[in-house]
Amino acid sequence: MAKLIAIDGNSLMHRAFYALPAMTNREGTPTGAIYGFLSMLLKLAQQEPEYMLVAFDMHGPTFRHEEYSEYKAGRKATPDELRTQLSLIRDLLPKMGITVCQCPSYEADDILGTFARIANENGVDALLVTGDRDALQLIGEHTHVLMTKKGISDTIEYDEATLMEQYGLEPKRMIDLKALMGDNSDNIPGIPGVGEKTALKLLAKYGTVENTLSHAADEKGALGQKLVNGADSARMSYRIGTINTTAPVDIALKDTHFTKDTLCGGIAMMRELELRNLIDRLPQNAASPAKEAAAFTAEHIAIDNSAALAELCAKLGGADIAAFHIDGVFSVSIDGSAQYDIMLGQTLLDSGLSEDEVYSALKPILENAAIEKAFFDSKAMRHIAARFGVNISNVSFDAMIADYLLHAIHPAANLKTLSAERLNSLEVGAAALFKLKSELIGELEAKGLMKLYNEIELPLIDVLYDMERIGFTVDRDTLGAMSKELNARIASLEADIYECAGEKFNILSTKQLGTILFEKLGLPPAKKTKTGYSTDSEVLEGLYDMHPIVPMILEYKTLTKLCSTFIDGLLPLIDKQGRVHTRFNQSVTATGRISSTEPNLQNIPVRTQLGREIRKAFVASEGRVLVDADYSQIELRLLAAMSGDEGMCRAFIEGADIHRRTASEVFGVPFDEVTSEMRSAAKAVNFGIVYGISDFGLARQLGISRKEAARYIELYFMRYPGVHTYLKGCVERAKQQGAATTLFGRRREMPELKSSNYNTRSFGERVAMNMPIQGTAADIIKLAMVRVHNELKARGMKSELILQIHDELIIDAVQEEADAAAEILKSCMENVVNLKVPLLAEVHTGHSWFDTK
DNA sequence: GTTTTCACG
DNA sequence: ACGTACGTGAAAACT
Repeated sequence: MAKLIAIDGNSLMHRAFYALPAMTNREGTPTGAIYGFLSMLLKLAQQEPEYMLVAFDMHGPTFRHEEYSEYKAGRKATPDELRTQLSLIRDLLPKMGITVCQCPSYEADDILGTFARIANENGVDALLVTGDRDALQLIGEHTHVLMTKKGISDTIEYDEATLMEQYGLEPKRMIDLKALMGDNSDNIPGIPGVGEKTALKLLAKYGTVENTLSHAADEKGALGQKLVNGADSARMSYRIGTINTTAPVDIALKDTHFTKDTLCGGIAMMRELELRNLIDRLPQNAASPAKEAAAFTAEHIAIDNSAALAELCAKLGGADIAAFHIDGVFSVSIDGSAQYDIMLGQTLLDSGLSEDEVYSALKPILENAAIEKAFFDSKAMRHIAARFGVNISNVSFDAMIADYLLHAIHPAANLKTLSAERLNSLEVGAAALFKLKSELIGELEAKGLMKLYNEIELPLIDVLYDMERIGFTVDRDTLGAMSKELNARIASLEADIYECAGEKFNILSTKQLGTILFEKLGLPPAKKTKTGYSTDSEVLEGLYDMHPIVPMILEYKTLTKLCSTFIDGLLPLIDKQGRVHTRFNQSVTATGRISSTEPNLQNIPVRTQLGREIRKAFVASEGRVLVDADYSQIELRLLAAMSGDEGMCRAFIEGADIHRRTASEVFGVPFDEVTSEMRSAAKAVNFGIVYGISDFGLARQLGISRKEAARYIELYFMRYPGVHTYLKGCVERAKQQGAATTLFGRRREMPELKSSNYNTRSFGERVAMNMPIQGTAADIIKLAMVRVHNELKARGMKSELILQIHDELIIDAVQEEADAAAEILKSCMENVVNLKVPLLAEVHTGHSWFDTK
């Protein structure tokens, strides 16, 4: 039997709004309720109903009966954040092919009731989804109600039997129940003094409200009197509690026809709302052929025997370009219209093929440098192919990277998302990739990003792939010895802390630690988080001398962090050859930097003596030496060069200590009379400038008043007027272009700048100042990496680049090549670009990473 | 799954 | 009056 799912939009949006934490996109548009509502809707869509409908109340006076508007007035006003989302969801649903129904002067549950009736009359089952118990009166043989219990995901489906079980009543009698007991939230009076228990008892005895009222005289004492006095109120409550099933809806059942294929029509708007998680969850049914709403579908050809595989390889051999993708199936395309699908897993084995055979057959194609290849995340694909002895060459297109350059603030996580967004298609596979190529390249060209793409990002993939494959040698014994030492100290600290506190507790629990420090020991709480007391190191530093427990806690936190993250976290990631293979992510940061995961090798301790010890475990491989080069103050040099500020450029050209120089300028003292306090304050200002300065942030950093901080900034801008002009220009240009850009043209879209929210907008302004600098530094070191990699290869050297830490590169160098490697690093890094100020790279060599400082 | 904290540039 | 420094990832606690 066909099925209609009818959703009470208002009720579910309300539920979602209050159940979920406040969410917004970058522009500050609230999205939490939309997210919750759509999660629920997508779950319902999995039932694949033939019909679906979302009903909304309408603005303005609404009445079910004449008394209605009266009680309606008693309801709380809808918050603005919810009102905004209600209007957005009403726009979004039709785009997804879901019918929205509103009916002047009728409530959403009247529409539900009306459609349930219409559906049943046409031999269609109805499932009504709501959080409003009123709807239970609509239950029938072919009408069920899915009620949200707590939040929105926790639901219970009611039919006649479950209702009888829970209330002992037939559906229609739910109206009687409400008429007797009333409903506070709806302002329905019922009979004053009669609650749920009494009401159920009366209905069990008399069946209906009317019959109860006519037997009022039979009820002794207070209850009988209440029934007499409340009779009118009960009759009115009955009328307004009755859902109208004959609302004058102007939509026919067939208009609510539902298919999963049209859901992707809402993707553009979902992307704007930054509901990427939901886009990923849209159902895909690649198996179903024609989809009207989909702009693009591929012809799927199954490759399920070795003859077909051989035939495919023959076709590929003559191609100029081919696209490949793995997502459950291994798909191949050479023209974007036909897609060859090789099922993986058991299906492949059932067809008498194996993965080994597939890769062996494709090896001559994948390794053929004359054939261009297209992928989504080619680096991951190269690792997979490598397991089968295949070394993929000539990757000419990577959709993930292309999309990242176009949308660094929310890059697509997978091909499915990208395909949905770009092609309005649910196709996932190599054919979509083919289509995406022309789309994305076209946009890269239009935005002037081709040079960045071709000369930096694409070649960098190969460099990163090699770095990941090679890995960094980590000495287990060094880590093991440290772990033993640290754990002994941790145990001793732990005992002392418990004794000092007079009880055992979890020191790492912010909540428990807060209770001990600020309640039991009576120390003054310096700041709080949204859930309670803050106990971060900044707070603890402030309490350092106030109680002997505080220094111990600080040390305990430091040591446990070191152990859990950098020793225990690292050990299991060391492979049989004694190496760790980090993954460099080339498409996560909004500024253009790369990031490192599993393990993150970009945050190995260095700032403290103890932490730095960890670096003794990071060593050169057998017979080699580490060559480490880092840019000296690259971001400040870029600030000088890009702003063209004369004073600052001169400082760098003369090779002066820039922080001391700044201190001298800002504090108005001779260069030689700058104290260390003045220098470090100036250093903080310099950093602040790069971050997009604010007096508040600087004041916090330096522990001075906001007024003083503002004065420093003012003086700074007076001494470096070019910097001031430049930073203002950055914000100006970003506002005008809707994006911040680097020297190499990398863009970061900046919707924040249009926000009406002051905080969001201010954040955007700081980002507009920071991104061009941080991003240009990222562009520069990426280009340097490509040059270093090429130079090592060109010279036939065995030494290999193994790590990048934003402004630092490390080569695992063969002993005899160490000097050459150092020279290559220095010259490549320093000569990437020609700027108004020189770039300086400092090179150090050593057996361990610890030794290269 | 989110929050807090802390490691890095 | 507002209320924060820019960019990341991992672990542990909490819900």
